Amino acid sequence: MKVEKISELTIDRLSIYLRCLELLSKEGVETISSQDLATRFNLNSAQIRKDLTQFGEFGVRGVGYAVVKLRDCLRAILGLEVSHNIGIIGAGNMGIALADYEGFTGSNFKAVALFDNDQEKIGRKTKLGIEIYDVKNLKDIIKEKFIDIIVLAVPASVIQLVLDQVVAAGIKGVLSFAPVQLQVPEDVTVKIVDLTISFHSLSHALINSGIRPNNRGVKADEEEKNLVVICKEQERSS
Amino acid sequence: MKVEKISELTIDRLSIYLRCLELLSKEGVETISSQDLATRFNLNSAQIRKDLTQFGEFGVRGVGYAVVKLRDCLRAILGLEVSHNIGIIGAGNMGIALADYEGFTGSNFKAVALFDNDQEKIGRKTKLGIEIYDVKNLKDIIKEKFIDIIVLAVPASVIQLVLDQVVAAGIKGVLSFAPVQLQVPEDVTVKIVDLTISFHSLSHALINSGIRPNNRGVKADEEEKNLVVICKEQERSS
DNA sequence: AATTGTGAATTCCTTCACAGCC
DNA sequence: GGCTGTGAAGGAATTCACAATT
Repeated sequence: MKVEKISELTIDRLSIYLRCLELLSKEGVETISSQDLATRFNLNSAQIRKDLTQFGEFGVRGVGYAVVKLRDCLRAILGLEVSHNIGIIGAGNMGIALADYEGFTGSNFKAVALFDNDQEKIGRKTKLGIEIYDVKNLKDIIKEKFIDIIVLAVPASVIQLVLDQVVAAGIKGVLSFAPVQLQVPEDVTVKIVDLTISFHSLSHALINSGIRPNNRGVKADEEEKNLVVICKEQERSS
Repeated sequence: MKVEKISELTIDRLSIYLRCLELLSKEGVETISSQDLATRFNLNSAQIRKDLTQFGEFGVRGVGYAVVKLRDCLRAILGLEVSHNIGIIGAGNMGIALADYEGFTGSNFKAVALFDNDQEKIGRKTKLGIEIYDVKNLKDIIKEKFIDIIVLAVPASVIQLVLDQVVAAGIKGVLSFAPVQLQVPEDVTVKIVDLTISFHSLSHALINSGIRPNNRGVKADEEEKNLVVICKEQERSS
């Protein structure tokens, strides 16, 4: 068996395919072709097939894919046959919102604990009843509650420090909301959700489509050119 | 002047470069080489130079880049010379957390309004004083408060409906937290922050590093193989 | 007839390596 | 000497197009 390295992009798409298959199976659809799946997103049918065949041959030529079977296979590939308990560090607005995040319901991800170092907050519970623990007890609570994923919702200034403790506690999967490069051992996976990049990217798109905030209406074609000119001028004047 | 299409990946990296330059300029560093920048993240110095030269020639051969100048150019390219007012639709946990998100402070993004259709919530304010408006008044408030970016923090079931109203109100930049494919006209940019994909991806990584939740310790090398076998067996048995 | 699985072609992105410049 | 800007090489991801299969 080939054990080709599987790309992150493929994994992300599997998640998207799975979402659609969950829907289809609820609708009672029994079989779907890669072409049908492809048109539901803006994807290429060959890409779907390529992605899937990296894990086995799930389809039937001339027929398509059995929805329920493929769904179960994707669940297995994505490690969703076991449930995951999530601990969230940082009981600020973001941490608490995530703890009670409705996106978890119906999935096998479950927020089970919040952590903070603010004595005011420790001992309190969220609306959905998730307790805030002292981050000093991180390691113990992780074991006690079988936490395998930690979400970091703490200020950027302390995040590496916190992460080191998380790693020391044996956690191998981390999701961070701070826009900061993080250092971890090779066997720990860190995903960063960087809202700053998303907003900057939106801002760039706005500028380039010629829409100024307040709708002052700058012409689109001229825009990128103008920017370069601004920069080139600055370059010369320095 | 060439008007080559600039890739999304490049734009995202510009945001990262900018973040570092903001830091460097605060530290009083006046000049930096692409090599120095590259080692600060795990990037290739040629990539940084390639990214930058798509917008002009900002560097000085033999010297490097002037930190403050490059910072200002990146700000201009990313459309950060004007400030952006953000409206958030959905005054649930997530929406409110975002409204008071500390990541905005010091940036020129500012949450200025929340929207909801729950009469209970309308008229209330967040801790930081951002008011919740009736989504019926969306268009008016957008104009009144010069909102140019809308964040969607509403349930997936109604998101396309809400988005249609947002587009009708003339908004060209949208950030969505719902894991759902969205339809918009060509001139509207939608960014999706898909936490489900992030968690699935983490889950996959955990499975593949041989770490089971609860640390039951499955051997790593065997894992992907096992999954395929599971799937192939299901395939045969169907 | 229809649809998968896949080598080949293509496109896109990254990295190398060096000419050009300060 | 040191560093940028860039053509060329290399690598990765996507798409095409068709043989294989039911």
